[in-house]
Amino acid sequence: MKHLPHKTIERLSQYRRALLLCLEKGKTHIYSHEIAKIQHITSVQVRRDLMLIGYTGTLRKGYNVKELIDLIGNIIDSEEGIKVAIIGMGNLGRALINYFAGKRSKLRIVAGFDTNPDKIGNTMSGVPCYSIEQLKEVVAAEDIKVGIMTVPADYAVDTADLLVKAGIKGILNYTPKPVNVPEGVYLEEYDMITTLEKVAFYVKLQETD
Amino acid sequence: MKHLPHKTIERLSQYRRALLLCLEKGKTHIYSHEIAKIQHITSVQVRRDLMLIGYTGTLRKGYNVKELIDLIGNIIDSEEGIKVAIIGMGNLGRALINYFAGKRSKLRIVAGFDTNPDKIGNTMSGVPCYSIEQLKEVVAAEDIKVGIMTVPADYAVDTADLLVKAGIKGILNYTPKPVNVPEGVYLEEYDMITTLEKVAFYVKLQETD
DNA sequence: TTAACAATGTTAAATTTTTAACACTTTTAC
DNA sequence: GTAAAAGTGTTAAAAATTTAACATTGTTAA
Ligand SMILES: NC(=O)c1ccc[n+]([C@@H]2O[C@H](COP(=O)([O-])OP(=O)(O)OC[C@H]3O[C@@H](n4cnc5c(N)ncnc54)[C@H](O)[C@@H]3O)[C@@H](O)[C@H]2O)c1
Ligand SMILES: NC(=O)c1ccc[n+]([C@@H]2O[C@H](COP(=O)([O-])OP(=O)(O)OC[C@H]3O[C@@H](n4cnc5c(N)ncnc54)[C@H](O)[C@@H]3O)[C@@H](O)[C@H]2O)c1
Repeated sequence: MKHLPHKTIERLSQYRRALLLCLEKGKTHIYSHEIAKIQHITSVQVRRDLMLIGYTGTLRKGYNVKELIDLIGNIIDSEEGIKVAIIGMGNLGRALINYFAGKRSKLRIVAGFDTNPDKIGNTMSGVPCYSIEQLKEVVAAEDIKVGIMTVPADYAVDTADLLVKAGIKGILNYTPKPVNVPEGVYLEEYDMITTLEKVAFYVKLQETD
Repeated sequence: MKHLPHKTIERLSQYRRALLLCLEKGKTHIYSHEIAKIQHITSVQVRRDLMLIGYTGTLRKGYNVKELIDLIGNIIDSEEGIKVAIIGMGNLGRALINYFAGKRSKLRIVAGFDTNPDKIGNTMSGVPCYSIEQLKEVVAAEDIKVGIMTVPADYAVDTADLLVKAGIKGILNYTPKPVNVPEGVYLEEYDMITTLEKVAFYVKLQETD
């Protein structure tokens, strides 16, 4: 398999999530148009993505849910799993940890970091909270590859630097402050305000025409 | 101005956020390559976006920060502002409300809704929490246009239906369960897991080549 | 049995988005 | 005073992404 488009990677992750729900409901097969409906895209898009990963369904019966879940896993997961840390155990950090707790996945949040002495030493939904001072040490010891940043915006840049120095390979930045990382570290940033402003814009647009 | 590309809308929102920070620092002018650096894109991209909205900077001095902020506001904001509600005042809902509190913006979170009697009647960072039973009534009374869904996943579909029935025009769904809305309601969905799995995928990819 | 149907898989076209190329204009340096 | 440098603005090209078109093939039903 060659390079999968970025967008396809995102959709594969989403397909899998939808498929897992279907599996729970006891569904064994699914059509491309059913997946499409769930994801608000077209069935052609789905078939094209599956073509790219070389999966072929059964004519007239659709795709085997279990097989497809496994195949997507082979593609996007790392075999050994990837360990994740959360930096900043506040409201958002807590929301993310809760959300993950209980999910069986190749991605595991294994550590949290904070500067607040009241939080350091506790665990939250099974995730231990360390001092930010211990970052490098714990990242190395646990072989943590990915860091999720949920610190106050003013600490975003410094925190990113710390993560890079600690040897983290991927950063997901939820603060509204863009940060910089060197070559070799994959960075993804998300700010809710952008999304909300986009929704508001299209609501306005819809009203004025 | 004709149709602005979706991606441009997103970037304009991001530019503005970056520009507001620059303004705070007392910067009056900014070059396209400076904006580009912050947003991890190219300066051509920035200039092209600004061309699309018809803004022209000063040769050799770059763009006037204040003017540009205002212009972006004229394009993406609604004049009267847009009111927003949060459905589900849990960890994530609280994080979002805190995040918004204090931000002066055309987008205002004016109401929260929950089913938990302990929460109903309280306020959180100045946002009153109503019973979900009152949704339709409050949405109508306040003229709320956008709803942010942060309820447990199992209630996502029902909540979306309630929002639509209440007359909401835009929904931002933060639960991991995709929902459906009729024509005329703008829907945006975001799931952290997709983003995290994407980061993990590219980390893995980088390691294997 | 055979025609109509309903699904997949794939190639080609269309659209959207990004990047490159370059003309133009101040400012700076000598 | 002139050449070089460093910006912007715009058109054209390239790349990425989505959509359309359609060939193919089991399945169903008359
Ligand atoms: N992307 C989004 O959609 C979104 C939504 C809400 C909030 N946010 C952002 O996420 C961040 C966290 O928001 P929150 O509501 O959880 O804030 P919070 O104040 O509840 O939590 C921040 C936590 O970080 C800790 N902290 C402070 N400095 C630190 C440091 N240097 N290193 C490690 N930990 C440190 C604090 O002790 C606290 O526990 C903020 O930047 C906020 O703007 C983003
Ligand atoms: N998109 C993301 O990145 C992300 C991250 C974390 C959590 N989540 C999702 O966000 C949602 C909320 O997460 P959380 O950690 O805040 O959960 P939570 O349990 O802390 O909060 C849920 C809140 O919704 C309320 N509620 C329950 N049923 C309701 C109903 N029918 N109507 C209105 N309110 C109702 C509960 O009383 C509670 O206050 C979950 O679906 C979770 O999976 C998404």
